[in-house]
Amino acid sequence: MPELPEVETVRRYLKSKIIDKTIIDIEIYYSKIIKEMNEVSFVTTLINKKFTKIDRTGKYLIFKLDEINLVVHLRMEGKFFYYSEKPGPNKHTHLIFTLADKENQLSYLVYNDVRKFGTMHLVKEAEINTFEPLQKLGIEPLDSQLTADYLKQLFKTLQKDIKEVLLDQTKISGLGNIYVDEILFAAKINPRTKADTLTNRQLKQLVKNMKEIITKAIQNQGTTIRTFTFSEDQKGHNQNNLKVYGRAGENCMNCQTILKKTKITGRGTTYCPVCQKEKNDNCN
DNA sequence: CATCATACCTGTTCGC
DNA sequence: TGCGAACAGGTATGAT
Repeated sequence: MPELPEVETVRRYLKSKIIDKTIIDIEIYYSKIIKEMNEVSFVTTLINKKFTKIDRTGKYLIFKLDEINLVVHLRMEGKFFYYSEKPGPNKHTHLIFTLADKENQLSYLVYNDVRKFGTMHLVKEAEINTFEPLQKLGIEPLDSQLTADYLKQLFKTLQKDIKEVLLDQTKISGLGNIYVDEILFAAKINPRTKADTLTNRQLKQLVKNMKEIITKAIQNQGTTIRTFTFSEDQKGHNQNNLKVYGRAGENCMNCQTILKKTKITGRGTTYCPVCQKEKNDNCN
């Protein structure tokens, strides 16, 4: 489900709720979420640890506790809910953390995940900088070092569709299917354009639109198309800004042409065949 | 190596 | 209305 803006929204929300609270109990209902570790050591490692900070890298949430990091990827449907009263678990509830604050007031951090794709890793503080899933991530879209020149270098040898390249987390981290379609539409770049053929003008436009769209989506607390919530009943409202994603068959907001949908490396891809026409496009 | 298909899961929507 | 197929904000893995 979530891309960078949604994960960042979750991070900011949870930060306001769980920092300085201590885990005093963990109930696990579906343990396959937890990687490289059995549930007993997961629980014993985390019990009596206090949340000190929450970071985000790409689409990963990194909960910092005393000398240990809980690294979480929400994948398609993972969600955290925070409650001050203990909720009854439903069929999609996989973990419940019971938290205590300084006054010993209890609260609950619940992990729900309909499709069970989400992952959790425990990583020691000393090893967090070499933890492979994080280490191999590419630059963040909002990093000031991400410029047209940077992309020029990055794309130089990539004879692949720009859509595929932008979705590759080892190149740029945090973009997903919604925002890639939106960014390519804004930059008027056909999703099948080979990355290494983009012109300087297109690269400049791409960088500008990427930063604008991601910044705005964070301000809007993410995009709720189907099921994204950053806690129970807390939805984003960036869906009102989408121009192509989910609008196949409707009119392009620029030129009124019917938006087309195709598939690129297995992912549904919506675009305007006129605004995003490939240069020298002789075929299909 | 690079690339592709398949796996991981469940729920919803679409087409006949 | 029913029923299977296709699809869904993602990524790791094994086969080719």
